Amino acid sequence: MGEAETFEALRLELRRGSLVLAVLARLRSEQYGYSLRMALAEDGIEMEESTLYPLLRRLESQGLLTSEWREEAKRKKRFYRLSAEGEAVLARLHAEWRRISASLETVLA
Amino acid sequence: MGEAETFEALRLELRRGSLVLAVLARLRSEQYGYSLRMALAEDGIEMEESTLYPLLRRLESQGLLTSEWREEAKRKKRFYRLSAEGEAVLARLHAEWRRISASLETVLA
DNA sequence: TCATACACTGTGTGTCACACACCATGTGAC
DNA sequence: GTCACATGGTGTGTGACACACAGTGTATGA
Repeated sequence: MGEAETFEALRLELRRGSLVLAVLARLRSEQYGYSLRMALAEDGIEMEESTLYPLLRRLESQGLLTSEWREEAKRKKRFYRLSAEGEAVLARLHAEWRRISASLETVLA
Repeated sequence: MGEAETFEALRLELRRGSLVLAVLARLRSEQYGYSLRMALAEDGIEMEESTLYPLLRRLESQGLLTSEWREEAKRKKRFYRLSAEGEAVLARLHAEWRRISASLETVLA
């Protein structure tokens, strides 16, 4: 594996954990999969649909999200939003992220 | 899985990608496994030996680290430090981390 | 008919944590 | 002096699990 591939693999790894946090945060207001993906991309967090959809289902099965299958603009879409438990977990994850972030700043300094 | 375990799993996931970055950064100056672990713990990044050692070997096999088996204080230790390629990758990862960090700040705001 | 919007699945690969194994050295109890 | 034990130090094997890739499929409007 060359340096480019090595870097790319590590980049993905680094980005990985932040996906959940970003998704949870965005779903404080209701969104459906596609619009969520677009919104996150605009903020600089891009992910494949094949990453996002399984993630949403996983988070829902963990009780952090609730979803509703609804029609809007003549299309059926699955709308997700944060559950109460999801809010609690998001708050804790946010705090944890601040901790990690601060630690990394120290090490990288 | 209760909320506590769910959070713990996500916390680990969030921390995951930062390990490589922290290790690479710390190895800008030479260290052996144990001292590296202690140093990182002091900065708030704790990891098991069974996580650290395989990680070190992996990074070395990717050419990002070099190691040397040396005796110090009557004990044989394996000393690691960043290779030139490692420095390059570290710089790029650092930049990428800043990007992700900024994106998360936006989403979390 | 072709692009875009939208949702989903199956599989492969790779990483981390847990539990464990192994050896060396210093130290205090007896 | 020797035995137990903590501490320092380096590893392995396995299982769980998450992401990315590639692909499937439907609906809509231009």
